[in-house]
Amino acid sequence: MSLLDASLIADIPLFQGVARQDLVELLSKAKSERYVKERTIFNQGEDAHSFFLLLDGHIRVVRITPEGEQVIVRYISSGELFGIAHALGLDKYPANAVSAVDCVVLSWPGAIWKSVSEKFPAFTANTYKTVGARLQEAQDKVVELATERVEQRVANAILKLANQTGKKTEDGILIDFPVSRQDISEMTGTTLHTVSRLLSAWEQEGIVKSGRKKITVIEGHKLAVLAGGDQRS
Amino acid sequence: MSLLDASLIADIPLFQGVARQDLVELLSKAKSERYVKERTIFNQGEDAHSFFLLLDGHIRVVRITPEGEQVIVRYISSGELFGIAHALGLDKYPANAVSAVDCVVLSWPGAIWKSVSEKFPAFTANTYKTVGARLQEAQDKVVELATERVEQRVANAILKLANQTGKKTEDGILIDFPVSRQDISEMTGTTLHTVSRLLSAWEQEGIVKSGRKKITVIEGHKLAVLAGGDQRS
DNA sequence: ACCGGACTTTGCTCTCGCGCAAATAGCGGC
DNA sequence: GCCGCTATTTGCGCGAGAGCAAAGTCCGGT
Repeated sequence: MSLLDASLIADIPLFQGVARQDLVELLSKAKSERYVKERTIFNQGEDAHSFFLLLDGHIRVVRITPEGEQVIVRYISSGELFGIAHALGLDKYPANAVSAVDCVVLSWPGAIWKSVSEKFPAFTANTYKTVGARLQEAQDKVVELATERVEQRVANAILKLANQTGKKTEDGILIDFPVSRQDISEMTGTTLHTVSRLLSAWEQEGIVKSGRKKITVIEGHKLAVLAGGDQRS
Repeated sequence: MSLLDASLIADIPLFQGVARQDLVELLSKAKSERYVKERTIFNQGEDAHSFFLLLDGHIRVVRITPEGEQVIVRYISSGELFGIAHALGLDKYPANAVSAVDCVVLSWPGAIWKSVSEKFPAFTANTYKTVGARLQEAQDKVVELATERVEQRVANAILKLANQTGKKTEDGILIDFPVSRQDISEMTGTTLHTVSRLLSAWEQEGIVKSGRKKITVIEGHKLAVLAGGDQRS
């Protein structure tokens, strides 16, 4: 892709340890794509035709149950891989990917995963590190869902979003893409009603400030207390 | 390991595609160990000194929360890898591993992971396939915990155990290692009381038969319906 | 500026499943 | 075979949070 400048993206942790010329070659095999917000990049169950690197924006990865309920598995931030079914030995995407905002994405044909992974070991190693980290995260989430109550889970989800993608404003830390109450509920296994009630209560106490698809964390430490060992008697 | 006969374990899916002589070399670097039941193989947070292959028995992988609650992440059956922190880019074990019954285990020093993974690509590929499958599983569990109710989750957990390790008896399919009500509750994010109540009810209906640390599935199809319908048996 | 749809708030009710407690039963060790 | 420990069962009450419903609010489009 002549439009891509390797020096702009060499800093991505994913390319740590990858030689500059390997990086150039890797990028030459990729295609750059733009998605306006709320566009589907791929669907669960679909043939895994490509794997992706998010260059700019935020992407929501969603699983849909047979009953039609949605669960948000994670948000992808820029610099992260997604849709790497091939690296996991899958031939179908296990989830949907949807742009939460306008996005720029690099895509490689899935068919070249094998040759790429053989040719660029540093890249491959970083990829598997990512996979390892995600396995960790997923298991953390299992533990959280199995042991913590809704209030803690919601507090934790908001904290994570704020840490992952927070932007400083004069009010506090703003999650810099649109997140609805429903989204939060789909991240935490609850309902939008409960999330709304919690946010209202927290706003009363000055812990957060929230609006339509917008959440600002004012007192992160108080949220952290709610997320962690909140002992009630 | 002169005691190990490569031909006995060449059939393990993990070694699919690995040349016989590579397999022999791989095994020569491993150490065989025995654990009587309820022995700790490694602990969460401990330095990842080794990675393991279970040759015989069943192993419980458990995470412990800061509050001391336990969550059973998975059971390992014979032929499966575990403790592969190194392959995930971790330097500490993220969970405990405990033998559920008497076990035979192969262990490799963690330090050789890198060289092994470079030298035996087929083995490495299979390992990462395993990791991918586990990521899948973990995310399935997240979805399950987030959307299904306790009865479905418990039914599903028991079905999975029966499929994974079930032994045919005249009564039905017996889970062939000791599982307590508490264990089931720690797999499903509920309490031993609720599990006990469910098993009692199911026993009334002739769906299962259970005793002390013992569960026999009699009518798998009925359990599958309770679990939510999309389960194979 | 207005309209309509999407998002949010909030009240009320109801129930699933947890927490506590006490009784019972089965297994292993001596 | 007996004892003690551990696992299991079961009753009861309660509370977190889901489900339902209706009102309110904000935003984008024409």
